[in-house]
Amino acid sequence: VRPAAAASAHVSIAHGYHLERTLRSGQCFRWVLTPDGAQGVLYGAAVSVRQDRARLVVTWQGPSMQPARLARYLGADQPLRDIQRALGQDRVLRSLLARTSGIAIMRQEPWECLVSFVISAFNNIPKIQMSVQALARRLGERIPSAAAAWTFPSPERLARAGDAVLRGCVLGYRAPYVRALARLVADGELDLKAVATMPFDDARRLLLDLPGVGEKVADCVLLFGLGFHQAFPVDVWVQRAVEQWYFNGRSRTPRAIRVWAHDRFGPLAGYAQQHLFAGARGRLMTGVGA
DNA sequence: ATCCAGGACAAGT
DNA sequence: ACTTGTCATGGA
Repeated sequence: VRPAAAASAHVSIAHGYHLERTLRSGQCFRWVLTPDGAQGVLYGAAVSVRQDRARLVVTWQGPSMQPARLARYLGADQPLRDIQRALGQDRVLRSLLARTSGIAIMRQEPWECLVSFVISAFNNIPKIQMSVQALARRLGERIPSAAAAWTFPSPERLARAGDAVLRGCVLGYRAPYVRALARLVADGELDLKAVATMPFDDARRLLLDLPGVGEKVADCVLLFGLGFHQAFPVDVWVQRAVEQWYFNGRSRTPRAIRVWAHDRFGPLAGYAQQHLFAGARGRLMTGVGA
């Protein structure tokens, strides 16, 4: 086994971007933080990346990759400075930003993003990570000469996977959802790339018709995989945070909170959600690898 | 052992 | 539309 030639590059990024905060903000499940950076897989390549001020130092193995593609994937191509200046008009977000500034919205591969968040339903983060990693390891393709990296399995591979394999990925009752989604994509009945080009409301309605996809999961896919930054996923943490910090502790339905956020934050609602989520989770998310 | 986890879904108000 | 009970599984 001879080591593969690893290509490397420097990627300039938006001012204020914070790689580590972005990767442990809960929007992805397969990146691993290392003492001086992070490792992940995207578009068939195993990538090792660390941040050096206003640039990323990147090494990858597998298919060559345009620096701009990595920057877009990591959300490092967005005008974070302007976005956070706008969000800072809000008193709650302004106080949170001291600890959360630099969190960007990633643009992950839509298929992995969809499956990951279907798995996330009524689940805990360590087990979500376990399941997604298990799917890659059992059904994905090994990236040549990378230390230990697999692509996320294609819809075709997932559609053909047996019950025993999926059971080994501890998907639980979500396994039928994942298989149904895989068949839809493999059969050409669902084109996620096309969904990304639709108007927001149409894209959201389409996702809501998919098995295992409710409002929260749909909003996560829209936000983290399809580039719709106005999406505002309301999970239990965001719901509690909004009720406590904006509604004086009075309870609101998730739908009411989503409508409120759309009205208050508009096209930046997704960014607001990330800061509220990070603020609500607090110290729970500050550990390396957690 | 018992409870919880970035909800979805179906059934009952 | 909002509320309730159920769902598989590993970890705390």
